[in-house]
This record gives sequence, structure tokens and C-alpha cells, in this order.
Amino acid sequence: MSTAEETSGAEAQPWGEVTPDAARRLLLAAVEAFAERGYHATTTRDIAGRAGMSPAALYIHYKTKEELLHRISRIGHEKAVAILRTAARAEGTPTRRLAEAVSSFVRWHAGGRTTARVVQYELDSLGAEARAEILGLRRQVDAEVRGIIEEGVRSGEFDVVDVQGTTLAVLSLCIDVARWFNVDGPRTPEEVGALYADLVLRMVGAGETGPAQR
Amino acid sequence: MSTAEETSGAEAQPWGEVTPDAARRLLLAAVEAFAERGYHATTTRDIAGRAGMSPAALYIHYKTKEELLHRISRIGHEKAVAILRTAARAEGTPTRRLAEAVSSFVRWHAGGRTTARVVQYELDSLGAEARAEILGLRRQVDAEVRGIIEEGVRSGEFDVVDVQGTTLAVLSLCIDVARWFNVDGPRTPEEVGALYADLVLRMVGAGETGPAQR
DNA sequence: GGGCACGCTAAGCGAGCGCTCACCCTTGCC
DNA sequence: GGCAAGGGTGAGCGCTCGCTTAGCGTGCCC
Repeated sequence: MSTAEETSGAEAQPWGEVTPDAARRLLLAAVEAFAERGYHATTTRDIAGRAGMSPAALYIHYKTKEELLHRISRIGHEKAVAILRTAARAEGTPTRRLAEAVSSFVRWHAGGRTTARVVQYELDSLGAEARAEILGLRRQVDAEVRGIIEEGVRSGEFDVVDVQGTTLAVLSLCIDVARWFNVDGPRTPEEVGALYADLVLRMVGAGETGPAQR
Repeated sequence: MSTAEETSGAEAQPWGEVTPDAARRLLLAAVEAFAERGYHATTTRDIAGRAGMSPAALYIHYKTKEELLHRISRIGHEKAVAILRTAARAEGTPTRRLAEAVSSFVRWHAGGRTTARVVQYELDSLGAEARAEILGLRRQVDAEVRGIIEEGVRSGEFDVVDVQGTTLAVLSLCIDVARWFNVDGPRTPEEVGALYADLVLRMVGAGETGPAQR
């Protein structure tokens, strides 16, 4: 019933910046455990065990269990902002950029489901101070997507009445992938990304531009 | 077993069927607490306290803390199925029925956010047996929405390539409302329901048959 | 080669957890 | 009035939690 150690493959490694090797192993173990059972149901003994260490080792690298969640959440949100920012500031029409933003954001949620789950669903487990910081990053996420949609509306490519509401819905659709996506299911992250990009273009009324790519 | 009034006030009272009054108060307190802090972070002392009782009183009406979650989850899922089934089996075109299904489902998630949060996000906290039972109800939820979309495709009203994928996306969009909706925010459940019904009709390519927007 | 900083462990602390138990109130029936 | 039944309580059990502390092994610097 235990998972083999697969460091490569589905999950990218945005944790390269976590410098002492033991600290990174602990962080990775925490991501796994939090994603599987949730923050509150995860014990520090479990995290340390997954990292092959004694329970006390955790406190050499992190002050509290919450600091682990905070670090994971910040790194994950920064990655999310980076993904959307790259797509938003690329060359091309708003239609193309929105499609790229959605598909890459969805691929991240599906492929790195363990990380994305923690990032998206454990925010409330943070203390007030840490939560406030993370909420700032979330506003950046919202702003990137809203920016693309606003541009598309200005250029006449999109037909959107409620820009903020549609932005919320687009992000909501992408984020919920982390809840239901199953690695052993019938769809690859790439397939879901492509499907969702198509659905989102329909949502913003961008169906008329370009050929129906399928 | 039919409730006279449903789509009114914020939180309906689907807990009328919980028979001893004290048991209902405990259930309601548990819904509140689970929604606020999550199942694992909620203590039985907190639940009993919210219901104005001593910690021991809980165990007169429920065998364990998990039984509370199980009961909440089953009743909530049954309500969700009922909402979608009512919309799916009503009179009218698939377009109209899909719009009604989405808007009523969204209103339920937004208006009864506390309940919906527990129902949608605490499934993994259930034991294997209870979880299997609830998953059966989720399959019914999926089937109702898929049924409407299939009908719309057959009748030519909808233009959908991947029916199952689109069904998943529609449900996903609705469910995620429970995560982000804020009672003190700028939108009412009715407004979100109307917006989302519009967006979903666009997703299934039903834009041409109906009025431009609501 | 001796001192020492550092990464780590074994053991365990106080607190709070889910849950139990002995007992106390009402209520209703005779 | 006697008394069984059942909803409720105060106290507390056994356990596990997050986290601490004393001490050990190893590698580096002088």
C-alpha cells in the first residue's frame, strides 16, 4: 500500500530552490502527505517518516509544521503566477494567449496534482499572517487572466458581459482540476488542457476566430 | 418526502428529516464546524459546544464523529441529486433544462455554502465503506447532467465533441463555487447562477438557439 | 589530533484528542 | 408514589499530537 519513490516523471521539480537537501526531502514528503490526507490529518511523524528521518529532524529545518505548509504554498503560488504571466505576456492574439494560459495552467494542476491540491485547498489551514501574504499572490493570478480577457474584449475578439465574473469562472474551472483529476484515469494532463482551452474560448465567445483546431 | 418550498432563502432546511431535535442541532453544528475548519481540525467538543451541549451528549445520538460526517454527506448528496434530477426531467428543450440545472445547482452551492463545502470537500475524510456509498450518489449526479447534454447533442441544439469531458467540466465549474463564494461578496447566489448558466450554454455551443444573454 | 559546529536521534513533555462511564434529572404509565 | 426509560452531565481514560531536549556521530579547521 506504499508508493514507490518516483522523483522523476509526472511531477516537475520546482523545489530545486530549497537548499539543504534534507529540507527539500522533508518538503516533498510534506507535499505528498498534505495532498493525501490534508494538513490537519497529517502528523509530523508521518512527514519525517516519509523523508526517512526521525520526527525531531523536521524541527531542525522548519520551526513548525505550519511553516512547511507556508513554504509549499508560497512556492506553489509563485509557480502558478509565473505560468500565467508567461502565457499572458507572450506574443499573439488574446485568443491564442488565453488558450495557452488555460492549457498550461490546467496541465500544471493535473500533472502536479499533489502540489496543486495543497496549494489550492489548504489555504485556510494557514495562520492569518501567512494567509494574507498568499492572498496577495492569488490577486496576481486573477489579474493576469483578467488582463487577457480585457484585451480580447477591447480588440473585439471576445464577447464577454461580466469580465470579472468570467475571469473567476475560468480560474475556477482550472483550479477544480486539482480536485478531480486522477493520474490513473482515462485522460492525460495534455488532453484535459486542450479540452479546457477549447471550452474557455467558447465561454468568452472567441469561437469565430481561426479554424476549429482539433 | 417532497419539500414544499426549496429555492427561497439562503440555506434551505433539508435537515427536517433528522428526527430527534437534539440530533438535528448537533448535525447543524457539525456542518458549520466542518465547513469552517475542516473535518479533521474540528473537535467533538467544538460541535457539542455549538449545539449547547456537553461533549458526551454527542455520543448519545451518534456512534462516532465520522458518523456525523457520513450523515451530512449522504443527505447533502441526495439533495444535489434531487436538484439536478428535477431540472433534468422538467419540460422544455435541453438548452432550457441545462440552464435550469446549472443555475439551481449553483444557487445551492452558493446559498448553502457551508453544507456544500462539507459535501464536496470532505469526502476523503470518510472511511472506505461510507465513501463507496457516496461515490454512487456522485455517479448519479454525473449521469443527470450527462443525460441532458447527450439529448442536446442528439437534437442538434448542442455542439459538443467530448460529452463526458464537458459534463465533468460543467459539474466542476458548479462545484468549485462552494470553494470561492463569499456571502459578503458582491454577487448573490442568483446572479452567479444566471452567469454560470450562460457560460455553460456557451460551453456546449448552444449560443445560437437562445437569446443573446440573460 | 583535538575541538567543535552541525545534522540527527531517542526519549519524552504537556496538551488536547475521541470516546466512555457512573450517575442524575425529567417524563409518563401504573 | 414507584419506577423504568432515556436524554443529559462531569470526570476522566488511553492515546497521540506538535514540539523539546540531552546527547551522539561525523567531517572540517587549525
